[in-house]
Amino acid sequence: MSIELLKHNILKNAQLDNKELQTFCDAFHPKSIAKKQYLLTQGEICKFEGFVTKGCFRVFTLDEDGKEHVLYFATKDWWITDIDSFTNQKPSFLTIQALEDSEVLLINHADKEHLYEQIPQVEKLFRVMTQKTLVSLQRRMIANLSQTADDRYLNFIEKYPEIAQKLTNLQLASYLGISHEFLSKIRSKIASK
Amino acid sequence: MSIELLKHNILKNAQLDNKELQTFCDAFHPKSIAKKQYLLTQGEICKFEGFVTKGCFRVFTLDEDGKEHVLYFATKDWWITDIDSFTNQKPSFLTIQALEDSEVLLINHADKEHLYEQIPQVEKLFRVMTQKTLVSLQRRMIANLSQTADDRYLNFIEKYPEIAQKLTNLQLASYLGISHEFLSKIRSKIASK
DNA sequence: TTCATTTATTGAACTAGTTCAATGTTTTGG
DNA sequence: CCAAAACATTGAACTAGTTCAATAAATGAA
Repeated sequence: MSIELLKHNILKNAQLDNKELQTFCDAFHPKSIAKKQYLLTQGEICKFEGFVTKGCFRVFTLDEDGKEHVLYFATKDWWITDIDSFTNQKPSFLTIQALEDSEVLLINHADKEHLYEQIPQVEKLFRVMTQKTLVSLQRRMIANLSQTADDRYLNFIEKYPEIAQKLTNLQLASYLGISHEFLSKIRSKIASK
Repeated sequence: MSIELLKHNILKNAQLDNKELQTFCDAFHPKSIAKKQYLLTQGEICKFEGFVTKGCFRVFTLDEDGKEHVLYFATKDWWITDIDSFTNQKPSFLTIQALEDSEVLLINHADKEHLYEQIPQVEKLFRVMTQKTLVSLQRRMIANLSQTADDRYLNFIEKYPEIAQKLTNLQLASYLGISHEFLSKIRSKIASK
């Protein structure tokens, strides 16, 4: 069941006892989002932090030219939010859309603040989670500075094969930072080897 | 004095009372690093988290081709470490070098863990700091996906004018993800307008 | 099942950025 | 203060990636 997935995820990063774990999980509410629907749209204040239990999301932003740039994809067992918008309750920079029929567990701002006070370990939990996210983004940043589009594509499909197969060329290209036509050319070049 | 700078920096992100603030600051030790010297080299286990009180550092990594890629520059009032190496006490991916004669306040791993236990607010402090770092890296990631090198250069010198003037073309180019020759061409193009 | 819409592929012309090499300029250490 | 080294500039030839347009293939709603 989906709460079990959340419990398991939490225990990777902090030690909560059974009672704390229960209190933590009780603060979350399930929500279903149909394919193509939005969980958050740019400019709106982000009212949740979410844990994906089914499906897949893309987290992206629109630039001044109306082009979409994907920050990350989130599938089962990933967290999604616009941290800046959520923690500071200010308009979001990011949009979050379901790529297929999906389910999430959501916590709101007041309840999360309450958890921080109630269970000291929760502070640590989110510190550690945020650190891990930062480390992987640092790695991705450097990969983007140092690698060619071919390499980044190959790394992505190797690292996230199950996500890769859910994505259109357009979506993946906008994560890799290239045009979808060029991604198509990379694919046919690789296929012909 | 440099401890005052640290206190001021901390109070931006958490509420510690005077006694806690003193305990916190007492865990740090000053260190001077001469220009071009290393505070951390790739492969080594990072034994510190540092707060810059004077000078400037570059935090970079070497790729397989021996090319350097700058993750960030840190000047007065910035924090430096390889989080992954420091928190998990494993070999570092990053190298940290002084760009000029510099001074830092350092805390070691055991003392930081001790602070987390002694002062609950410290957990929050580092959670908030890490979140802010993550948000700005997310923005930079998207800027790198969506903007041209000219734009990124102009944004950098606008956002960090005092850092920009300390850097060589090589150093700045490796942060922007372009060759130093191309940066030189961007500069002369802009100057001629 | 069909028609409309979205997505993928491919080629041709283009542009942003690289690489290499030559030359000039600045910085540094002894 | 000088020599050596590091850094910056510029041009020419190149390559990675874009843009536009045409066509094909897949998907979705009625």
